[in-house]
Amino acid sequence: MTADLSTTSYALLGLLALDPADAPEGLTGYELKQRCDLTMRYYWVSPATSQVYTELARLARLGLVDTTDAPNGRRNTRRYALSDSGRTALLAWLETSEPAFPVLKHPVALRLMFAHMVGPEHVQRWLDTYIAQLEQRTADLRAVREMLGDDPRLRSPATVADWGLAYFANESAVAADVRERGAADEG
Amino acid sequence: MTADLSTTSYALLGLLALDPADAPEGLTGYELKQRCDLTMRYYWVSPATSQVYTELARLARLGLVDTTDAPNGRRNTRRYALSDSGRTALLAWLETSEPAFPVLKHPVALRLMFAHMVGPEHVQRWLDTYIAQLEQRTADLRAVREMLGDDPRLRSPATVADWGLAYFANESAVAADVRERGAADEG
DNA sequence: TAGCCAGTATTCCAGTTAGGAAGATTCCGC
DNA sequence: GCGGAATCTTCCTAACTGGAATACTGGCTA
Repeated sequence: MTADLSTTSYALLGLLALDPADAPEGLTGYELKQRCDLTMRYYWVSPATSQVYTELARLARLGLVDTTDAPNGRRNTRRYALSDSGRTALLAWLETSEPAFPVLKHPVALRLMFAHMVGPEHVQRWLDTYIAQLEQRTADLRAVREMLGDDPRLRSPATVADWGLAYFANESAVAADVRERGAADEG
Repeated sequence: MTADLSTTSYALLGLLALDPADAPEGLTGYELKQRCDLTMRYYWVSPATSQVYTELARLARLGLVDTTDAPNGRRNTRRYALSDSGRTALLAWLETSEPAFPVLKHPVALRLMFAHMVGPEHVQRWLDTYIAQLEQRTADLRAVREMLGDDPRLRSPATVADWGLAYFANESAVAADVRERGAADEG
């Protein structure tokens, strides 16, 4: 019945499902992109702005989102809200399909494959960069996690945030370990 | 001087750099794709066959790989080997550029965001699926790791494999924990 | 010993995704 | 009422995916 959508499509559908209460008219593509950048980026590629609009147009064409045009001065602002069939499609996806295995693009691990080709100082630099980036991301995600608090209605996103923090912590530990062992080889 | 290449281009260049000894003529696109599927997929998207060939054509055009054509029956088989300027470009990339932060596409975490929309049995199912997939991947990667052994020449790939195993172990632990806490909520 | 199937090797295509640039407009502080 | 930040959308190009199509080799078996 419903055409097969990409996971990113369902992700956007899901984001629209998360706040119907405070936004009855739905969200603009711009706002949706901001939501993606705020939370989704920790466990999914935050789609490019152009892709957000492309997906929304597709979802509207399929009747999975309702659109409302509101004149905004001389210009038109279009809001997208989850439709009934959109909610049905989202639920069907959650209930009947199996999650695929995660895909990782890990530039540090990739470079590490070729570590023997360059001096150890470069490997140390890669790891230092990565560890610093991890600290920044951890701080950002911790802020998100604290925003979510103990509210039982936000338990699902909170669980995901905790998962992300555990992932970052593990990456930090492994990176630090590899760095140390590399340094030890020099001694 | 050298045009900017995608990370995937450098990954292929790196794979070609890994075994020049036993393959002086280089590898075919098909063999390269197999190498990707065997090891690269644990920390990078294994590129589609069509992309492997597209990239190799680009690298050949840029002079970063040398090609050798060998007639194979009525047809031609082309082998690709790292050229001197290819090696230089790879080293320059490793030595002068910083690794970007990893990108993750985690379908389980994505679904978990919407856990409250469906019955807990579905969440259990997602996590069970994921835990089973992790076991399979862990076994596969462990086999790769054992193939690499203690050989000091293979220390770099071995480190990456260990990193992957630590990542899988952490994911398994977190998934099991989330699963248990979800089940506890039912009690 | 012909037939078949698995494996090797490459190309083509249509569609999706990524990333960036460019634009038009509104909002807000000064 | 000016200027810059924020809002909102579109367009373009390149990268990438997945699948199908094509062609040949070699081994097994009936």
